[in-house]
Amino acid sequence: MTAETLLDGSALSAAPRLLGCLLERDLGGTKLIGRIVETEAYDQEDVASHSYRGETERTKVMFGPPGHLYVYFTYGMHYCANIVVGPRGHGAAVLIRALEPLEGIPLMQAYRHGRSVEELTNGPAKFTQAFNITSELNGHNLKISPLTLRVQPALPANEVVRATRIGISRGRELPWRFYVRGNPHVSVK
DNA sequence: CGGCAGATACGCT
DNA sequence: GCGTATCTGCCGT
Repeated sequence: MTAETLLDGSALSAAPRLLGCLLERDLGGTKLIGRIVETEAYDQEDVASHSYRGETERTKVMFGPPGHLYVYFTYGMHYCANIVVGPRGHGAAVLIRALEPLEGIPLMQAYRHGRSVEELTNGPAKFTQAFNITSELNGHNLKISPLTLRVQPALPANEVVRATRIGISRGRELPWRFYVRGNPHVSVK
């Protein structure tokens, strides 16, 4: 499946499909690679989504073309990264909640103040810290350096767990979180 | 390991 | 003002 086919669809269809795909970060000669193991879908028609109340200065990237990165700052200190999906004008994205580190682990540990491999990328703000992703990359096109998405074959259905989303108040009953069964880098099992 | 408080800036009401 | 798509350290079991 091409990235276009995957990202042109809804957040709910793209979120499980992004499991197993690779994120590659280029940092001055060093390459970081992680495998996506946990995602959440956010749609314009969803009270938990930043796009629910329409397009604003903060959320405009969500309403832009698919395949770009939506980065937001929260709790006064954390960045979270999403992959924008769906057509222009529709505010939808998939939150990347956790990765499995594959390459460049020493540099990830440097950005994460020496934490263990298990604690490097098992959370949305942990992964952005390990990959040095900040608001500078808000709106970035994921087809190009320094951050690219590499689509991989879909995982077998029995490896994908569907669950409720984390950290929200409204909309928490919707099972719009997906993660890789048994993977140690998932934030909440 | 589970629960809880604190950190700390910003968008939105 | 208030709540936040979170993380960490510290406490007790």
